[in-house]
Amino acid sequence: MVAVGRLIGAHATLTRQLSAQLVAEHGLTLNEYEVLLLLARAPERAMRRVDLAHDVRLSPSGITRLLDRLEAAGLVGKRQCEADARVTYAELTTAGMAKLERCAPDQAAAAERLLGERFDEAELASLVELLGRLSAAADDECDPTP
Amino acid sequence: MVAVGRLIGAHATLTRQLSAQLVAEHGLTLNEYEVLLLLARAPERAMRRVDLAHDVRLSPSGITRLLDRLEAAGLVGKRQCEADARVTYAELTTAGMAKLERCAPDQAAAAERLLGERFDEAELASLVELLGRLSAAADDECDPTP
DNA sequence: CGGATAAACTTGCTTGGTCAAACAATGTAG
DNA sequence: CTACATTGTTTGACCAAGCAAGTTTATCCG
Repeated sequence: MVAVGRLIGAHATLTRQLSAQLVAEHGLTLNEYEVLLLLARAPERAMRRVDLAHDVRLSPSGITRLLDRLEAAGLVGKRQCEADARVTYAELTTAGMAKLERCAPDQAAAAERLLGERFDEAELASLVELLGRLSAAADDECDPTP
Repeated sequence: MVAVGRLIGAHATLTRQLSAQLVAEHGLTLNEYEVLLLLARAPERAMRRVDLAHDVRLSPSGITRLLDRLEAAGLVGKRQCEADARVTYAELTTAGMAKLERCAPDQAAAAERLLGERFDEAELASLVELLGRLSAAADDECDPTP
C-alpha cells in the first residue's frame, strides 16, 4: 500500500511546519500549546492530568513532564482535588492565559497559511471529517464505550 | 481554528497504531521500515543517504543514526560511490530483504485494518490527494524547483 | 592553478517522549 | 473490615530525533 507512506509524510509536514514557528517565536512545543489551549477552554481553566493526557494523546508520564515544563515557566499551576486525593488539576495561570493570547494569532496565521491556501472550505471540511474517523476509531479501541 | 488540533491528533493516531505493531512484532521503527521499503524499490536496492533522508523527512544526522541501527542489525550495508567520494550508498542486504518480506504482510494488514475498514476507495483516494498537497507544498518551500 | 563555497556525511549534546515500575488513594468483594 | 484490584500520578532508564559544529570531498570562479 503506497498510500500509507504518503499519509504519514504529509502529517509530518503539517506538524513540523506548525510547530516550527511556535517554537522559534514563542518557545512552545505544539503539544504545550495545545495543552494551554485545552486549559483555556476548560471550565475554571483547569483539567485533570489524565484527561489532558488523553486529549493530546500523550502518555501519563509525558503529560507529567510537559506540565513540569509549563509550570517551571509559570504558565500553569497545580491544584489538588478535594474529592479525590489522587488527582491533581493543572490550571492555567494568568501568565499562561496571556502567553496563549500572544501565541494564538500567529498560530492561526500559520494554520491559515498552511491550510487555507491549499484547500477551500469544502475540502477542508472533508479532510477534517475523514481524519476525524481515525481519531474516533482510536478512541474506541482504547476505550470501548458502547 | 479548531480543525488543526483534530488534524494533528488524527495523524498521531495513525502513526502510533501503525508503528506499534511493527515495533512489537518485528522490532522496527516505522521510519526504519519505510527506509527498508524505499531501498527495496530502488534500483540496485541502494540509495544515497541524502535522498533517503529527504524521502523519509529525517535530518541528516537522523538518517545516519537510523542506518547505523539497521546496519548493526545486518539489514543494510554501505557502499562507496566511485564517482563521488562524499556519498555513501545504503544498500539492502539479503537479510534486510528477507526481514522486509516478513514485515510487509503484517504491515499491510495493519494498514488495511486502519484505513480499509474506515474508508472506501474514493474516500481513501481523496484523502491521499488532499494530504498529498501538504507534502508537495513542503517540498516547494525547502526546494523551490520551478 | 588555487582558493572560496557548497555538498555529503558524522559526532556531541540536548530534548521530548515512551515504558516499566513504584506509590498512594480509592473502590469493590467476600 | 480486611484484602484485592483499579486509578492517578511520578520517577528512572532509555531512545529516536534535532541542531550545531566539524571533516572531507567536489565544484566553481578568479
